[in-house]
Amino acid sequence: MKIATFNINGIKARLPRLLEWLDESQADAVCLQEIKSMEDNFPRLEFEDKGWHVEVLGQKGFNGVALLSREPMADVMRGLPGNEDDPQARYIEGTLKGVRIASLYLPNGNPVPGPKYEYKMSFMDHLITHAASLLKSEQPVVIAGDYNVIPTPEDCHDSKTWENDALFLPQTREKYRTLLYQGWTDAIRQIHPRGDCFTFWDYQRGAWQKDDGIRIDHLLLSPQAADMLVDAGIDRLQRGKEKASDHVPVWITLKQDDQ
DNA sequence: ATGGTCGGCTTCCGA
Repeated sequence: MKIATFNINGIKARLPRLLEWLDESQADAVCLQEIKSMEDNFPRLEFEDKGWHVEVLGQKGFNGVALLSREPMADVMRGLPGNEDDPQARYIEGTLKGVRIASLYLPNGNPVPGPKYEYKMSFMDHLITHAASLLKSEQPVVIAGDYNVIPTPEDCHDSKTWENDALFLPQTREKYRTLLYQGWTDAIRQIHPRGDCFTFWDYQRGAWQKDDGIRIDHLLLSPQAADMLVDAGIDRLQRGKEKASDHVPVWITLKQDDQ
């Protein structure tokens, strides 16, 4: 089974590019972030016509997450459990073939200090609490998405640039490590322990041309999912295309009994 | 040292 995550930065602007990539990717499930659309305005038919099942948690103009899958998702939950009153659409979770799959759009948190960073820290606390309960289920779980966390200095082109940024502050990385230390496996680093694995390049300052990127899109695997991990990769060529998102797709393949 | 670029029910705000 192939599972991908892709921050598309606007479903309307990205539709042709996304449909093209979905055809190539052969994924079974795709976690989308920053659809920037209400559920009613999500172009559901464009996906259903190609055989995708669609689950959306939308918001007007900002944020918004979705799950696409070749088979219907079971037990879909919208919003981060324990934080359902959050008006920002940042989390959706469902089950496909025995694997619990979440699409996460963690808050950016800039500028620091300020209410946006406090919101990020609080959101991470809620995520840590929910992640602990997911681990207790002892099922294969994949929490995939834009974490807005640069985990280590090796995950950016130049850490000096990021030292005062909400994505790289010590407190941010400490909370992310709290999550990891519960027992989650970072799929990309499991398969590619060293080297640049960037997933985002800013639209500004010629970041793509200079390969001035960061790794902020992650797939965290529960131990039961990590046992199934076969491969992981980053479709970085997507960043060089016309009308590209500033993020690229990140994917894993999991070995299942019937494969 | 500054400004640069995208997307969105746009003339600012968020990233």
